Amino acid sequence: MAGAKQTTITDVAAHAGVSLATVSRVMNGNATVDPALAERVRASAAQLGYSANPLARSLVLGRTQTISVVVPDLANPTFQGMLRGLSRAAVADGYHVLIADSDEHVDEERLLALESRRRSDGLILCAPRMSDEQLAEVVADVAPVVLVNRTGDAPSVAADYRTPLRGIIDHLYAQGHRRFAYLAGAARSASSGQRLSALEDARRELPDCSIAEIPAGVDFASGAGALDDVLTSGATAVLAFNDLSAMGLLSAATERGIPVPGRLSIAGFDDIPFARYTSPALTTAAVPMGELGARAWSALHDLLDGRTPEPAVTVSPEVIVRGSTGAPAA
Amino acid sequence: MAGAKQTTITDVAAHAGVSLATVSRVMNGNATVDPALAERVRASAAQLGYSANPLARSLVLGRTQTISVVVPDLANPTFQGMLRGLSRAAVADGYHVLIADSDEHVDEERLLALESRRRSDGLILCAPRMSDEQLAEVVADVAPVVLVNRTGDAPSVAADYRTPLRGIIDHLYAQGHRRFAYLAGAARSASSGQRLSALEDARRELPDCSIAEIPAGVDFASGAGALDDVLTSGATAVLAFNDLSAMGLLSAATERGIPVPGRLSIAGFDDIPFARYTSPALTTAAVPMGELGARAWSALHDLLDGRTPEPAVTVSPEVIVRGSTGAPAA
DNA sequence: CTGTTAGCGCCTTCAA
DNA sequence: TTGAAGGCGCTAACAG
Repeated sequence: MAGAKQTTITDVAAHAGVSLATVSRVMNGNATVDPALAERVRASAAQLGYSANPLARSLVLGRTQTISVVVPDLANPTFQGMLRGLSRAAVADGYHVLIADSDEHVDEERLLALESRRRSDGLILCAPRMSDEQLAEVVADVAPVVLVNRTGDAPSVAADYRTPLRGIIDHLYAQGHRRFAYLAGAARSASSGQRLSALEDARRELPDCSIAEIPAGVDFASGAGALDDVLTSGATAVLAFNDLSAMGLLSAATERGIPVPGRLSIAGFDDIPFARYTSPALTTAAVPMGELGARAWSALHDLLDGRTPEPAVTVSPEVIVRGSTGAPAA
Repeated sequence: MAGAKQTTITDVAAHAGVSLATVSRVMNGNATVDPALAERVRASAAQLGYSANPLARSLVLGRTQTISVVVPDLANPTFQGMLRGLSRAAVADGYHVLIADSDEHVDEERLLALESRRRSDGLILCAPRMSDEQLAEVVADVAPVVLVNRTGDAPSVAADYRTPLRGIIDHLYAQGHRRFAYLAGAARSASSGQRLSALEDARRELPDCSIAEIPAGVDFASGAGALDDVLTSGATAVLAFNDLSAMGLLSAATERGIPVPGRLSIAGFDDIPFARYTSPALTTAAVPMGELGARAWSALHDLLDGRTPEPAVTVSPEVIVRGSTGAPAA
């Protein structure tokens, strides 16, 4: 039982002895209604606990005050941070948030996006693994839409993975490191390309150093599993694809009695909440996911209000130097 | 620009040369429509890329196929796990999920719940800090509603914090520990009461052991800060309020050169994703938040379909023994 | 089996 | 300044 039936605008009109139109005007702060009447309507509304049915409003106004967000995996801390920043920003502007977790099923992402979109005014899409062709198609169907961490035919908000990786390299270089190893992660992602680009730049601009690329994965286990290859490479400093992978490597190294950073410096990427709690704490680049989410909302908000957002917003991760990196052994 | 205007049922009716009602019937698989006609309608619908406007359907059907979830903090891993389990279960049943992050503002929780509820068919409420009186009031206003991790005048789904804590104690007791320390966390929460109850039981049933209660907090820093008190207490085994606190203590102990578990056994609670990656890995109780979320949806689904759910579902965390606990020093 | 009609609850011209 | 009336897009009686 959902309790008593919701009071409608008709009830309020009857109670206040006016027409529906008048109640509607008062409730919307609209136009000029006789102050006395308005007050009477407000009193009736308050007394009856009335507030307009958002569904009916949405139907007639053609706008839901809701946006939807499609993410590949709600369990991924990256998206959580974004979702939180996004949610708070949207709520502050009076919007509601519909979420859709695609559970990494790329083939369902399209349908999910379409369905969510129809129940809302706009969409924020995180679909790192969707093909470019499919993305283009979806984007056209769900506009207005904002893309997160990838570009396409819509405004996008992304983190810069290149500059901070280069920053980490420079930091390590300044400490004396010349032989690096890069633990490669998901190859197909856009952020991966940016990382590789940073490596290229570094190779060009720091000709006296070498950077070996070691295929690994994006999780703890792959980081740990890469230890042998790292040691074989002769590297003194490791650039992990992300914090998870860095932590795996760090853990494996510690277990093997390899001093970090004494024998091996390790840097991660992302600054997930636990990066600061490893021993030693992890040097990394802090990707401001909350800000990224808020920026994504801001861009979508612009779109919804007929403004033109920046076509491509970039947020810049900050390099956080902690204990897992230091000078190489002499 | 949102592209071309959505096609409506009227367009399809015109295209197929039938009435709106017929299109509606076909789209809903409803009743008996001449197969040939039905096929023609379906063809038109497909050709025009038509699908019914969910808003209009919601208005006339009085149901949105959407539920809302109110959580105090999206950044909290606990709620993330729940949200994920919930979201996937609800999506599997054809429902959409509206989220509302109250940002720990207890005073806004009520309004948030009310607003979200009006845009959906039911509510799942996680409001651990709301007062009982306020909860009772809100519950009445937003029914159908399911409560998470607290009881009230509505079906509830909660984790059992008592049995597994006792399980951890028994495990440690069996290994020879007799002097325990409990790192107390948030006192006001329901789960805290359950933990204390487990301690009482243990004291009664294991009269040869002592359990000191040490006020701490719920985060890493408070765990680390409790080290001195723990050492002073003479305890050989520590029951931390949660994993964060346990990890803080573990980290501080390691830094101080105190062997874990050699000199001190440490157990956490929750089994957050990183618990397995500490050195040594953390013994803890795995709270199945995903399952909890799925159960919450199941209860709400029952309510929505007119069935009567179990009034109070309990999910049981499993004790996970890892390296941070072991026999006490002789 | 199909079409016509009346709303769902609200906002917004259009008259008065 | 206020009320009456139409319609947002759809579903569900009610006739035919």
